[in-house]
Amino acid sequence: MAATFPPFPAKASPNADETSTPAGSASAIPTLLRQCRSLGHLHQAHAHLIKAGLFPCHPSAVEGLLETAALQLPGGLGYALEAFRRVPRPNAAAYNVMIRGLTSGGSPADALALFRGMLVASVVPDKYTFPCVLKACSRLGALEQGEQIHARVEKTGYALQEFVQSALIHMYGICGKMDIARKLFDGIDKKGLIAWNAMFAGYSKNGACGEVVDLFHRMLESGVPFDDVTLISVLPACGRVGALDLGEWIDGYVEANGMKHNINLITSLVDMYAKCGRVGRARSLFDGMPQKDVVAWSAMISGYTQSSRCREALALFHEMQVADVEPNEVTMVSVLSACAILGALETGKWIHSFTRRKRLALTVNLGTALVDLYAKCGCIDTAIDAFAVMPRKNVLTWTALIQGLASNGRGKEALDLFSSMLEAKTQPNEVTFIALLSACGHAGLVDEGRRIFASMDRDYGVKPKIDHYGCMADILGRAGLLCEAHQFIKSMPIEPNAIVWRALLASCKVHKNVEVGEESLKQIVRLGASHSGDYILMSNIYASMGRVEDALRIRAQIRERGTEKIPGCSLIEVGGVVHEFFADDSETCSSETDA
DNA sequence: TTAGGGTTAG
Repeated sequence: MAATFPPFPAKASPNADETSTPAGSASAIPTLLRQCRSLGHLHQAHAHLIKAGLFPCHPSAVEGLLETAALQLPGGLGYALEAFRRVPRPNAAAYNVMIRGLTSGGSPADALALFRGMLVASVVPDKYTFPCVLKACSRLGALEQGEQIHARVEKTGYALQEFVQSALIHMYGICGKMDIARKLFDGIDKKGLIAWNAMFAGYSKNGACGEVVDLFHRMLESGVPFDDVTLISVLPACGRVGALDLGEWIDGYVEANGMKHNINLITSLVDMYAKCGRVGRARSLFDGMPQKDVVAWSAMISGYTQSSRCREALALFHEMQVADVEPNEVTMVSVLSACAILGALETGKWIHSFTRRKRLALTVNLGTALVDLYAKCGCIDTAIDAFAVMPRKNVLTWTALIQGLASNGRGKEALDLFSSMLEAKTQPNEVTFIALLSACGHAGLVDEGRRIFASMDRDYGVKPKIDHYGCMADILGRAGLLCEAHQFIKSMPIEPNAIVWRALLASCKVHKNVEVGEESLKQIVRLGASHSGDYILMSNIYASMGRVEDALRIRAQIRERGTEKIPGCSLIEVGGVVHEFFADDSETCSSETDA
């Protein structure tokens, strides 16, 4: 265990300091309502309250009825709204119940409308109102309305109330304003669990995983007790930044404190271990789960896909169906990605029709996974069709198709698609430019390549990284501009890696240039990254120039040094079976992947 | 009566 972590704090026994349910209530109303198990029961109770003269004028009868209908009975929200309309002068508590019901019932916009109605009716919001309406703003991502509510909060005495502060932090974080959330958080003297958890939610939502991990270390230092929800927020961040030591510490804590019954928490551990490359540990935790819901299955399947263990991902999807757990579109995205990596077109097509049969929503992620599947399997026209029917697209969707066109030798169309992407006001990112530059390389579009490379930072604020320099060297080299490519590499502001030099070496083979080829190989060797393929390329360059002795000398060097030979490998699917081939080899492996 | 959470694609 890493020394920087404190020992596990003793966990308070559950409910130790919670007050028990309000005991000995004299009124019969709560008892009556508690017995309601259906809308039919509620209707009877409602009639009883009317007959007894308690509804709609007795506040606790009104609140009780609304709460039971809006929050406790499935499908009772409509009933609650109807009852609410019959209350002549609803008080703040009645509004609060309805605002909560609407927010949790999937109508946060209506919750905000009701809040405005509350203000129009001159009902004064109380300390319970603000967390409820702020939650509605979070759900909607409604920053502007959240800010207005914040201003109103400041005018009341509730700005220092813990739940209100935390709800504000959460709202700003979810709406992408982590700087404001952080300022509010830092301004709290005694930060409670809720405020910390709101911060974790905000950083997670904004993809700031490093911040989540740092903040959790600060929380441990501060001695504030955390809970299962804290850990559920922190674990995915550990996975994404590879903080395996912290993840293992949390695993130990969960074990030591008897928290294994929480399947959401175990799912987070499964995800963390899989993302940190510990797929075996992830699988044993997954296998030990007493119940597995769709999220748990999806986490394990994506764990396999992300670790390039695609056959196991498909096998697990099959097990999931046997276990009769309905997959959702998130599951299908991982399964499709596994098919794309394997080149398992038939299986992928089956998954595609499966998603239609199940009427799964064609979300951006699902649509992108389909585009990528067809493009990677060489069915570029089907990929274009899948792209065309998507109701919404994002930068990843466009990039997947640009990449697909590029690798299927349709570079010009890839560039045209980039123009359409800009017209659609979608900002390209790093990966988009890799796709574009590789399109130029494959299609021999040197000037376009130069133009795109120059525009990256200047027009789109995307700083070229080593991969982009590699693509550019490749474009120049493939076009036979070997000296320019060499100069380009030498003038790079970042140290060229072996991949960059190898691109140049390969071009020297095509265009028969010994001098630049020798220099490239020298650099690869200097970087300690050479393998037999590099020497073979060099040997072939000599041979193509008639320098047989040099060619043989290099071959001898390969044998002497025993330079590792990494066989090329490719996959092909025939009749739902994926066959794996290695270069210069007969087929070595095949397996069923049909789900 | 009030808060917070787990799986997804290039």
